[in-house]
Amino acid sequence: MRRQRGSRIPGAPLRPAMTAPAPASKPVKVRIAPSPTGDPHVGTAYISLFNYAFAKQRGGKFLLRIEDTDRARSTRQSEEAILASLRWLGFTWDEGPDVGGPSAPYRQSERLPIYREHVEQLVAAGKAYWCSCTEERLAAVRKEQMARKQNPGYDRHCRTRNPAEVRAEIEAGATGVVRLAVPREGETVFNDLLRGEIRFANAEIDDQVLLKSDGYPTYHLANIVDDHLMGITHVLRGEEWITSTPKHVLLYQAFGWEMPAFGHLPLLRNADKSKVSKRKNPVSLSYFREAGYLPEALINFLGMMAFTFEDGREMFSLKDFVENFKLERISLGGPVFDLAKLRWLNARYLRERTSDAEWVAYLKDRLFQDEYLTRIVQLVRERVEKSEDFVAYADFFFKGDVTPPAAELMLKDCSKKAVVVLYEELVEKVDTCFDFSASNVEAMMRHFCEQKGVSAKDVFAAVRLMVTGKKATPPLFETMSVLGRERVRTRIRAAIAALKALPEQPAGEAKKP
RNA sequence: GUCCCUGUCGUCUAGAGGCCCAGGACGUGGCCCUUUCAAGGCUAAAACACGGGUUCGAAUCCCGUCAGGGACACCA
Repeated sequence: MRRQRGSRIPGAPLRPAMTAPAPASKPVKVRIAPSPTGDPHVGTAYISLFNYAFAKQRGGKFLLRIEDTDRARSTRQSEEAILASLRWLGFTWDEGPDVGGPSAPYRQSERLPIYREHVEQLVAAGKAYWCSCTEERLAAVRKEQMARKQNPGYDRHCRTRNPAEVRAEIEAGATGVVRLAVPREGETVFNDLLRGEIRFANAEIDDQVLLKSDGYPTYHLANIVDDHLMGITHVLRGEEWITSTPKHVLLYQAFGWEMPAFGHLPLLRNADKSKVSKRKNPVSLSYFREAGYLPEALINFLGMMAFTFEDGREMFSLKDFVENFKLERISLGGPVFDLAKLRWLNARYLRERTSDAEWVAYLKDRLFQDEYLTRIVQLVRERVEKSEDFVAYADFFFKGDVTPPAAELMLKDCSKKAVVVLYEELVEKVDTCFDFSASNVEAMMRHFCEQKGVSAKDVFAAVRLMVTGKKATPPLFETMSVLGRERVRTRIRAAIAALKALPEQPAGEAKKP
C-alpha cells in the first residue's frame, strides 16, 4: 500500500493533515469513548493505545468518556470493569468519570439536558426534524424497499409533513424521535488523517435518528456534542466508523462548529479476516489478565498491530511507544489478532524482564491469591485426605487448557452438529451471565436445559467435563463460579472446537435427533 | 444488493520508482547445544492478488478487474 494521502491536491504538502492538524494551534486532546455494554474489549485497548500515544507525544490530553446511551445494555458493572482493565494496562486519563475534569460529567447518561438543548437548536434551525413514524411503518417501508431492491433507509416521510402536526401527534402520545435533515444533493467530504480524502454522495446518507424516543441521544449526536464541548481535536477511532463520519461532518456543519481531525484505524481481525469477535477469539481484557498475560506484553503486542517502529524494534514499552509513535507509520490492512505471537512476546517478558521475586509476587497475586485459594479449599476440603492430594484434585483451578476427551461430550440421541449448536448456545448464555454466583449459574443452566428440552443431568455432566476435564469434581455450579466466567467460556469454546474436530458420527454411537 | 475502506510469505510487517530474482519477526520443518523439556544458535520452505498502462526502469505511480473487510438500527 502506497500512501498518497492528500497528494491529489496540487501544491499541497504530502499528507497535510498530519503535519498540520486540522484545528491548528489548539492543544491536542483526544478521547477514548467506550460503551459499557459488556466485557472490556481488546479493541478498546488497541484504540486507546493509539490515541494515548498520539496525545502524550504532543503533550496533549487523553480523556475517557463513557458512552452509555444504550439504556438497555449499559451497566455500571461493565463500566467499572473497563476502567479497571485500562488501568491494568497502564493507561491514565486526564479527564474521566472517575477523575473528573473541566467538562464533567463524563458519562453521557448524565448529560441528557445538554443533548436535548442542542437538538432543539438544530430543529429550530431546520437542520433536524421531529418524526412520529411508528416502528411498524418503518418496518413496512423497509420491507418494500428490500422487495424493490432499493437501499433500506428512512423515506423522509415526516420531513415533508407539517412540523406542527407531527409535534401535535407526539404530544398526544405518539413516539417521537428527532432526525437529521440530510441534504438531498451534493457530497459530504472529509479528509481522513490516514487515508486522505473520502467522499460520500449525500443521497446515500440516511436521515439518522439523533434523539431516541426515550429522550436519549444516539451515538451520533452525543458524540459530536461532547467532542465539541470537551474540546476534542483529533478523533482516532475504528474503521467501522468511516461510513457514519459524513453524518458527523454534517452535524458539525449544522451546528456551525469547527471539526476535529478524523483518523480511522484498521480493525483488528479474526483469523478469517472478519472483525475480531468473541465468537472466534478471546477478546476480553479480563481473559488476558486471568490467563496470565502481562499487561506490558499485551500493550506491546497491540502496538505491533498495524504499527512498526522505524528501527524495527519488536519489544517496547508503553513509554517507548509514546515516544516513537507516528501516524504515518500505521499500515492500513486489518491486522489479524494472532495469539501465537502474543504468547511468544509474553514468554519473552516473563523470561527476560521478570525477576524470580517478581514471578513469585505475580503468582501469588494471580493464581495463588488467598481469596481464590480459600474458595477452592472450601470446595475440596471434604474430598481430600491429605494436603498433597489437593494438587491432583484441584489442578483444573490452576490450569490453562483442560483437554476433556471430546468423544465423551456427546449427548444421548443427538447428532454431533446438534450438540455443537447446543453448546454454542450455552456459551452465549455464559457470556451474558454477569452475575456468576453459583446460584445464578445454576438458575441459568437449569433454565437453559429446560428451554432446550434436554436432560439437565446429561448436560451438566458434559459441562463438568468441559470446564474441569474431569468426571469427579466439587459441585458443578460452585466450581464454575470459582473458575469464573472467563475460564468457563474459554474452556467450553475449546471443547466445542475439539468436538468439531471429531470424525463425523463415531461408530454407530449417535442416532438422528 | 448499495456505498466506503483495504490488498507484500500461513500471521505481524519492512518497503515513498533503481539499494529488492523483496528484508525482519512469529509460526512450521531440519541441524547444533543438551540427561529431559524449554531457552539459545544455525538453517530451510514460504509473499509483491490479476491485467493493462506511465517510465530507460514499478512491490512502489495511474486505470480496470478480482478478492477481503466494514457500514447500511430509536447499538455503539
